[in-house]
Amino acid sequence: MINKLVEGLNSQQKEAVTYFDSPLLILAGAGSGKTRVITYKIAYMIEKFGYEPERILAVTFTNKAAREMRERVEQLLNGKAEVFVSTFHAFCVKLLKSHSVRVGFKPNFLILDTDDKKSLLKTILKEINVDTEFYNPFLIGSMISNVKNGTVSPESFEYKGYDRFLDIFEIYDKKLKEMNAFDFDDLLLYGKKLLTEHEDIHRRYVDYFKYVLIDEYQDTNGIQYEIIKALTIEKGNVCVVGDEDQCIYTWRGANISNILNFEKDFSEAKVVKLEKNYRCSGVILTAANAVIGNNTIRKGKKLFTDNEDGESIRLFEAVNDQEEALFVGKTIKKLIDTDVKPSEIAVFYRTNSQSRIIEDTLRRQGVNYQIIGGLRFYERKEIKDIIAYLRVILFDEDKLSVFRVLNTPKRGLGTAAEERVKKYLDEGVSNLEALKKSLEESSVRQREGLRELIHIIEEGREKLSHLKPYQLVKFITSVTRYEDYLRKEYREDWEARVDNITELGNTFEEFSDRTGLKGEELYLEFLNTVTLSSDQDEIEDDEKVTLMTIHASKGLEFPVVFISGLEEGLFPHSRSLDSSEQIEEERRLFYVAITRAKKILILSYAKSRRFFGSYRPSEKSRFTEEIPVHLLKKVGRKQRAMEKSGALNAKPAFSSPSGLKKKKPKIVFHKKFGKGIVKRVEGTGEMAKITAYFADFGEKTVVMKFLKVLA
DNA sequence: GGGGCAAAATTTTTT
DNA sequence: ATTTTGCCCC
Repeated sequence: MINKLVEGLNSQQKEAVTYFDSPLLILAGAGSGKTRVITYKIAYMIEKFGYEPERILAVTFTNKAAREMRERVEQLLNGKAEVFVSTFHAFCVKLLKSHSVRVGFKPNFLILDTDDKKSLLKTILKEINVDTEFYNPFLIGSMISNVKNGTVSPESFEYKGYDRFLDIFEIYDKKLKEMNAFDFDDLLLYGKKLLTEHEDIHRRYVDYFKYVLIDEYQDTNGIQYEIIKALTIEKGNVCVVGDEDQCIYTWRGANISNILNFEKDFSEAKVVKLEKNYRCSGVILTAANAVIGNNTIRKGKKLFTDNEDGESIRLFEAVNDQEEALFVGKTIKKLIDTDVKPSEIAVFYRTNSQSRIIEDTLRRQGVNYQIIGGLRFYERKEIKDIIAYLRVILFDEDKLSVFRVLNTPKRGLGTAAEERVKKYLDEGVSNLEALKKSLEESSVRQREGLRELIHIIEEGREKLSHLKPYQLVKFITSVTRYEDYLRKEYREDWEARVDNITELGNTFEEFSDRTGLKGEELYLEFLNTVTLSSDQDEIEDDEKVTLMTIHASKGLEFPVVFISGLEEGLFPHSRSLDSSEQIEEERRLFYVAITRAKKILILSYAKSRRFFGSYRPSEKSRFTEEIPVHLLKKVGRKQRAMEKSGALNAKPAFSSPSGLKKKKPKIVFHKKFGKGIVKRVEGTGEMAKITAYFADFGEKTVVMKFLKVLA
């Protein structure tokens, strides 16, 4: 079976799939059939060599890519194949689950996200009493990250005047340890430690894995490289796949030199180049080649294609960001009229903040869209609150969540109570003990609040083992009267927030069904999965135009791609203007954006854009000049388009939410309730409240974003 | 301790 | 422009 499939590949692809004599580096250009090669290679090993799927490790960049890869291999093999596919972070979590004790952590550890990290640093900075203007928590956070990534030495910051940096770093790590918690970098760092400093563990995994594949190799950092090396250098059973021109995460520690080091460290490494592009039209590919040709930090390769030249690349100059958004919206509508499916269209931008205006316009024009990234579901306040409750119930050492939860909703535990709890926690006791100890010195009112919290934790802990996830969520919201709190604090959109919590319950239920886990193990897994979930993981495959940052577009492809905001200072971004290395990274980013497009590429920029409430003039990006002029077609501005559309006037009083047309019965679909007929619509956009009748559940009011519009 | 108001920050990309 | 934070007074 697989033999026959391999016959259909071009000679480079074929070689990449069937070569196993030494370590293999595949330099895969954009759209060169990389995913195909990797999945075939896995299938090939299973079928030809009889490797057990679970003993093949494939590392991908996102959880979604991992899931897809597993599915595609199973498709190829016509059956279940439990290939060990995961991200570096998830892989390290697995390692640490079994061996965390060896690096001084208990197995039921907690993972801190960027937000947790920031608030922890905030407390530390306050404690040691430094100027938080200079010692900005976010900045310190990224400094710590850089040190842990191995990008810089901790001492290097002292030269820059951060003479307390080492102290802060030390305290930070100490506190993490006390909480039995890892931050993102720690996962990799300690994962690496297990494999490099503990020979028995190292041996075990080296023996276990028959073969290791690494996707998106150009975006691995030093620590990840060490992990790869530890797992495979001995047997040379490794294949890494990457493209130096698509390295867009150096700011996160990604290191292009990993590509160079590979040939050095892995002796007799074989290099296969995939330079034939199957994705883009001739015009798009020529433009991409021309653009990336301006970079100097690259090995150099030139993609070619048999595809037709196709349409010229369109370039639109807008007066301002509003007109740009309007152009994008109108063009999308026209495309949809000519039978392009919404799901075939993507709009990219450099920064998340640009999404808003495009979103508004699409909504007003009734285009169905989805936004990837931005304020993610798990970053919403109400979700973080409930998660924090789950965390204090589960982790008695989670000192961050206990403060989040202490007085939310308000229960009379203000600064004074907080200080008291903090005092006890500093003595090294658990959350619950600290709360109990605080009881004594507290006022009547505070005591009441403390008792409530203690009750929630103790009761919750008891219920863990036998309650279903949504029941536990329900327990938390009802005992805290969380809905009342939302109603009071968020008068405008409290219902949407309540729905978000319901949705959390649903997601949790699904997770529970899918994994079959129970009790503490279930909660542990769920919370860690939530922390490691990425933007791309939420991409749905339905009939919606996709809006996202270029970073989030990595690895994807669309027939039609818009790249908006091509302005100096925005793209390339103003923070990248001071060095040529940074400009080159921006250019790679542009290259990634261009090469996502299969058929139609539409670029736009605005002569004036709003920043912080006021307009600022802008110039078109240098990158537009790097596209050969004969490939470009300037598309004219519609005369007085602004007036006609009414974009300059106030918003219309009522505009239907995305995708809902005004007449005809509208049928919607909900994950849990199934199909429903819309009765009422309140508000606009993804937060619009839709009341619909569902056959098995009766009338329900749901927020737009949880619904699919079927007709 | 909490409500109300003024000041300040926000916007680079993310596992 | 909008959202978050910080301060003051009850």
